[in-house]
Amino acid sequence: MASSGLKPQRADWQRNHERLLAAARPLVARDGAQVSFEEVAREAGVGSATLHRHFPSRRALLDEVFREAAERLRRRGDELLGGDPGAGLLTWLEELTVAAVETRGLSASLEADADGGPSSAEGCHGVVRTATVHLVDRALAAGAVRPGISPDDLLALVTAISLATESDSAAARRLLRLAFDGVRP
Amino acid sequence: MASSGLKPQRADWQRNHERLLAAARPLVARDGAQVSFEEVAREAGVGSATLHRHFPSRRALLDEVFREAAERLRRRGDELLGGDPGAGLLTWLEELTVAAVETRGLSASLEADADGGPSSAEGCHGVVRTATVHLVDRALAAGAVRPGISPDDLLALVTAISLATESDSAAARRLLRLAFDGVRP
DNA sequence: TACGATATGGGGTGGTACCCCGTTTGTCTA
DNA sequence: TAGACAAACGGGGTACCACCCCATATCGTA
Repeated sequence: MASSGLKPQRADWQRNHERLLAAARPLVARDGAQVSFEEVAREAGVGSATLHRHFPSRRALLDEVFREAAERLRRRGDELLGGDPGAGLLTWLEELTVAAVETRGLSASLEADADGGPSSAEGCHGVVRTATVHLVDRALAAGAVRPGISPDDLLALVTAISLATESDSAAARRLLRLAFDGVRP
Repeated sequence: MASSGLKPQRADWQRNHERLLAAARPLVARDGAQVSFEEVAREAGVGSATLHRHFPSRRALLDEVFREAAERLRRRGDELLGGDPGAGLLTWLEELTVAAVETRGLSASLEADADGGPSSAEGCHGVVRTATVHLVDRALAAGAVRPGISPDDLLALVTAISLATESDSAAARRLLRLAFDGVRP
């Protein structure tokens, strides 16, 4: 769905879609992933059924709300592909963590879909996963990280940390570094 | 509160308290930390106001539901204080993670109180934290872990992992080992 | 302009948390 | 043992929430 463009939606559909997103953005910023659908619809001046029709799941709404943030992260990932492989990966994971912690609700959007299926390449998770895969591959090739390190595990670790430390970016950074450097001397 | 015994509660209070816990246990096992208070009260054959009076917060209910599990973990921690410091700490963190992942809702109870205050030594977090502190201290003294490692950070990492991987203990184990061994070669 | 597909939204259903306050019950004392 | 009083109870109220049905309105086009 979304903007994949096969079905050119009616003008009022697009108008409402944008109204809904515009209403959702500040509310998500305030309430995070638990934002009330009813309130978003109310704020947008739209029936709640319409909101549910446009965004059949909470995930779908969050994915669109954070589309720009995900796009920005993806570009940053591209940039980091130019420098040192090891440092680049660390920087990437750290910036990802900080972004997730500082942007209420983003962490939830970065989580892998619970129902196993390969998450859409459009959603935040898909976009960020792709960038992570590239950076990890390069770091592996350069021998900058232990062999066997999996991009999905790293991503899972980052989302775990940012979900658990939402709004405390110092703690998130500390935990990430702890995980990166390991526990043994 | 609870069993600290300063206020000998009335007989019907104790009866209802046990009924509530008995009703809560299977429901928490089924629904985890999001268990419905209304359903617990209904199942216990008690008014919902009574449930709220006995357990003023979700946290308070979960803490009592998992009291025995926390106690078991604490004893296991004591055992591990007898063996190798480094291996003991690793074993402890791993068993803690697995227990949290396999026991729906336990992860939530292990989280540090959001509102900063020192969490009660009675609750799951307090009990488990104490055991963790001892094991980390010993491992630090033996030089089995990097200096600077903090028990609270380790515990936060474990709860982050188990919250994010609830019900997938293989993934949880993998993430924990990843964090333990670090990312660099 | 008329028509059919597309989209809307009021309002219903059934669920939740949390709390007020009139009523019951347990306990302790006389 | 009876009575008094604090302690505990619980029905029902308020205020939310997600999600969906279906009669109505709007859009794009033939």
